[in-house]
Amino acid sequence: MTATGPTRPPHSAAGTQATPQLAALAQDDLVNRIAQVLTEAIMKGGFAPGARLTEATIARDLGVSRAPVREAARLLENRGLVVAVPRRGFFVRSFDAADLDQIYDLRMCLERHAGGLLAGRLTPEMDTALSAQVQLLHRLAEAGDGDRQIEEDLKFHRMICVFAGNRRLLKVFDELTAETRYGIAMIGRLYDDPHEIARTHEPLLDALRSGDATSFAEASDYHIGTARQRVVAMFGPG
Amino acid sequence: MTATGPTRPPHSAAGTQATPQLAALAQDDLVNRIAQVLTEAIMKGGFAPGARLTEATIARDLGVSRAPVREAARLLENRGLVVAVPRRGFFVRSFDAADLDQIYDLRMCLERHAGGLLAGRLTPEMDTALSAQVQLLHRLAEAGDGDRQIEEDLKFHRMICVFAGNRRLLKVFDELTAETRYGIAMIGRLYDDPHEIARTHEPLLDALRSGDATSFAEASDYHIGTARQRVVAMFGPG
DNA sequence: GCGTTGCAAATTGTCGACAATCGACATTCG
DNA sequence: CGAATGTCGATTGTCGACAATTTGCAACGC
Repeated sequence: MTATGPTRPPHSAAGTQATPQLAALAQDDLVNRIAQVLTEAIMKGGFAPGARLTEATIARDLGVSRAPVREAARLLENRGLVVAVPRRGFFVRSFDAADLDQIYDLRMCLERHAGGLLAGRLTPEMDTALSAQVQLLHRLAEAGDGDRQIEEDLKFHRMICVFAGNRRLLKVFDELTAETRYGIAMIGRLYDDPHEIARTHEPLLDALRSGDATSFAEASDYHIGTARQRVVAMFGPG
Repeated sequence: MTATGPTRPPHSAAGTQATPQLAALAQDDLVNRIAQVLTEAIMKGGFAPGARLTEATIARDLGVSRAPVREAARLLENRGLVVAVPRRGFFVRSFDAADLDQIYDLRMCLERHAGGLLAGRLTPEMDTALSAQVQLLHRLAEAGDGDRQIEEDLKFHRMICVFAGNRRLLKVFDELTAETRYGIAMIGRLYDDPHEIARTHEPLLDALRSGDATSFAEASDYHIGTARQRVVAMFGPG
């Protein structure tokens, strides 16, 4: 095994993607674009859960070769959208209620911890950012933009993880988010009062401001627990 | 986009690999073998942290083409052993003390949660298995097999996650374990009394038996917190 | 002397083709 | 008639080659 000498190591090691900085161009690699297309196709139901993703077919449809398609599929596998079966190919992941239940269970665990890390460390900047995000949720409720609200909702929770400062935790959170998003897409829509959704984020922010880890834990568990029950319940009927 | 009709979907969706059952043969794919080789090489220091993994070189050394090497590298990326930089290649991950600290922080969070899920649900079979594992740690301490003890130690903690029943949590735990293992390998050895190590697992088991989630949380946090401090401390100088 | 520019080697990204394997259908045997 | 077996088509696994990009070095100008 040839041990290549240490060539200028890339920045640290974290999971966060390189700061785009000036790279507004540097358009996504082919692989990323393919992954994007496939993701959207799956989300919009172009591929039914359990459907097989045939490399050659996709490659032909997109006008590329199989190699990048393969890599894109691997990417989706890591994001939990598809499952790879050795010698058989890639299949769109199918969730059952238990899967979603466990995902939410884990989210509960992670966010409680993130809140604990953040307790008593909330800077004015963080406070402002979180507060603005809640306001945004209210505005989106007013505007009736449900899809966007879901995204910004997830973003609020993500901000807590970011501010908590544990990059590894953030990475896991992001993975879970992708799955959550897909799970929700499978259900269709969570017919909830958007104003209610926006409102339920306020206790979380209040708890963070109080600096008491325990009260945040309670608020968070309740908040996520509610969503969990709703999602799992809706999943039963389909 | 051609929507391939649902071809008999593979089993559920879980992360757990198929039960080997009779598949003692069905030798690992080439990709897996390459990943194995690379992993060992990295662990044993054949590649320094930050070193570049040149696809062509590795492929030539192993007598295979670049394609499977690429896939193997992606695998290692997902396991956190290497970082992929677009257009630049794969680099052996380099940890800093903060990385390890965050990894242990997350482990603490996960295991506390796993213990909570398990509280009051510990079956006699689980009890027996965990107990046997602790005994094994004692025997390995006696035998002085440090490497093996580290493995079985991790396995004890993994068992708790398995018994907790959240497969998604288990998957994250496994990912973290891989990183932990690598981090420890980088340090070299944790010069600790192996008997002491074995002993510190008993309070965890006791807490599980008591069925009290809180007391397990305390015991677990202490247990992992100690390891965390030690590892992080050793990482500074080493 | 220092920073900039241009070239050349090395390396990754992508491609098309071949070989190995899997699933399904038709065939044969009990 | 049912079960096991052989064969065929489809699909993945692997390969070697070419194109695009990056890196390191050298020549050049300020």
